[in-house]
Amino acid sequence: MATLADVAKHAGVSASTVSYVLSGKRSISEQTRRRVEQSVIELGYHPNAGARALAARRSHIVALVVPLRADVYVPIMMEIAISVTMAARRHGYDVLLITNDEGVDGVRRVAASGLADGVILMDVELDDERIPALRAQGTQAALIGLPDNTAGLSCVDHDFTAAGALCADHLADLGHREIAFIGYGAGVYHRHAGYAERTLTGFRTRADQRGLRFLHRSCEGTYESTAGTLARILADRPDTTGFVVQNEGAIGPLLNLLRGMGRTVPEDASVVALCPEQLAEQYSPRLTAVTGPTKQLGRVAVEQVLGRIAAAGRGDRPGDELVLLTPVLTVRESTGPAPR
Amino acid sequence: MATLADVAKHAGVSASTVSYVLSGKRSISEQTRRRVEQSVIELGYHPNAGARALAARRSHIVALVVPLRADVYVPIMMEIAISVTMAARRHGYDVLLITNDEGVDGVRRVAASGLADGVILMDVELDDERIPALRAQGTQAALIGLPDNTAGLSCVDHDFTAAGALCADHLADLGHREIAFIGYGAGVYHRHAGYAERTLTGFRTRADQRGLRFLHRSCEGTYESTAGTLARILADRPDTTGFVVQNEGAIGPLLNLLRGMGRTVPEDASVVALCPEQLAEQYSPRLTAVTGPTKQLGRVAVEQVLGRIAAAGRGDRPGDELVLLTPVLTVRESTGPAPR
DNA sequence: TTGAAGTGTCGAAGCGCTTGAATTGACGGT
DNA sequence: ACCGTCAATTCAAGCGCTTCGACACTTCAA
Repeated sequence: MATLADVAKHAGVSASTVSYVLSGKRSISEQTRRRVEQSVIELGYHPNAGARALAARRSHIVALVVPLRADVYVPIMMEIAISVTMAARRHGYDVLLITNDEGVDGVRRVAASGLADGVILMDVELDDERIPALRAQGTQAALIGLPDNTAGLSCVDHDFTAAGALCADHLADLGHREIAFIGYGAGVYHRHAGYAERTLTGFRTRADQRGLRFLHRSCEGTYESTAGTLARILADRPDTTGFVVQNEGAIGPLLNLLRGMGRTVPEDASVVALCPEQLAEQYSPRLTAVTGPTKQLGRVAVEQVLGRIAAAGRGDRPGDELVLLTPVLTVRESTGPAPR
Repeated sequence: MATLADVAKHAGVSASTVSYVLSGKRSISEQTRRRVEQSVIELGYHPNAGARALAARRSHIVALVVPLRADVYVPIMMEIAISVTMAARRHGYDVLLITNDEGVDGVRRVAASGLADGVILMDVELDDERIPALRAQGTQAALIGLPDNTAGLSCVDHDFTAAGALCADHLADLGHREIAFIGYGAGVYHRHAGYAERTLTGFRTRADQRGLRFLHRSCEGTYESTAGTLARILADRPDTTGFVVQNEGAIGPLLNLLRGMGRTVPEDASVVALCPEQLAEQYSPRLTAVTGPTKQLGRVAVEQVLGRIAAAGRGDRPGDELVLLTPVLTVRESTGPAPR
């Protein structure tokens, strides 16, 4: 395996010159640069990652901590993981996968050993136990999700409040007046996953502004649970014509149940889902849905950590940053004008 | 950040002694070991990954190459990725995520730079272009999936042939005589993904042995495509009572369509799916399904690469290894005795 | 009593790269 | 002719760890 020294010899220059050609940190004459680049190619040289990390005190790796919980829609996690990886590559970084069963120690280990220059945390909870650890260690990080205290942190998340509001607006625009909001099961709210509450708040606020009557019911996402929830909703508010479904698991059952009781979507009832496009397209009828730009989540998180790493490298104190990505409502076949 | 030297000073021993305590590569007196371990804890010492990799010529990282294709069921990929990561950790290894858009170069890069000691390839195709690259570079690898030529390679995959046979046996046991096999769209077969063919072969062989009449029809997995496929099946073989569904995308549509035409599952028709448990549980009725042990796929792959890395480290030539994991058929609610 | 064979520890030489300081010319201004 | 300036290059000192060989000391068989 060729080393820097081999390249230097081959090109007839010193090792440091080769290093500078590769890093671009000092000016190099056109001639020398070309000779060196030629040698690099001829020898098939790849800088040794360990040596580079040791000398430069920078591994060019960020760690991505993925949750193991089953209640998150898995394809989305994968999409984030992939967008993180691709974004990182564009900046010359690689991504180390850390599962959350290592817990706080995983982050500590990877940061303290210099294996990773920074960390991206997915599925951050409101009072996430990993955050104090980050602060204590001075580890550079970007969080996907919003904790309650974001001071000194870089965070990115979907704007769930806006998502909730979009649902309310859409149904109001179509003339619906009685809406049911089918939320998550108690577990999700207990876990302090802020997104559930923020969506609800956004919806509630806008619904009030638009003069909608609505009902919020939590739902576990199973068939049975959805059946129960729907029954209670229709018992309490028989005139409900609009449904907002936050829990992806409840979508299929809800559609089946409505069909089963003879209510046609969208003629008799409109359904708006809060879910990835992929899912929305999968049902019949295809669902009008509010979707956040998942790939950007990964991209922004990468830019945030790398920004912080660069700042810390310059000796600056990295500032906070809070990015909320605007969701989009796509009208498909599951919503229509309210029946009279 | 504490270094080896700091620990040595703190414990009153030489740096090499600390190193040997940590690696266990030479015998150390009980007393010294304890003093060193104490110092490690007190100083919060974490060995520097770069330095270790440089000196030992081993990064303790394996790269996992994940496909970007959308036609693979994503949660399974995630499950594999996670089981790989956890298995690797158990052996003191970390996992680097590589997306397949880097193609062959990604593998080359991480191996040549010493970033990773080995590579795990997911979604291997029959004549995968990455395999010659591995051979040329002498990169240690484990493949998840079966290429056509496995000489000198370590591979692990589900035993799809057995999976197909299980389906045939189950339906035959229940007395079904006319079976339809709903396969993948042409794209999957063209891509030379061996699993599609192996499953079909396993089914076909066993079906013949058991005296079943069957029909194989490919299907894209969309609602429309499934409707067309089903219509053709019932036109050709109106007495079909058993369905084997290989394409996960066709499951939901098939169930809906059967319901729509008044055929009750499992009274009028039995459906066996080839899919993850998670998916099988999600439908109503819950599906009798053949499922491979996904987590083991990751675990075995890790053991294979690490085994090869260790062998190469000892100077041995790592041998081939081919592991096929036995799938399991779980009876749920979608299959029953054939109607007379 | 002596040598051979362990045990436990240390010293020092790297591993392949980065980077601050030093060096060498070339050029332009005075 | 001289000096300061600047661009291009080289030197050399690490970065923090592993590991080979050496060394001192025990132990035990001959």
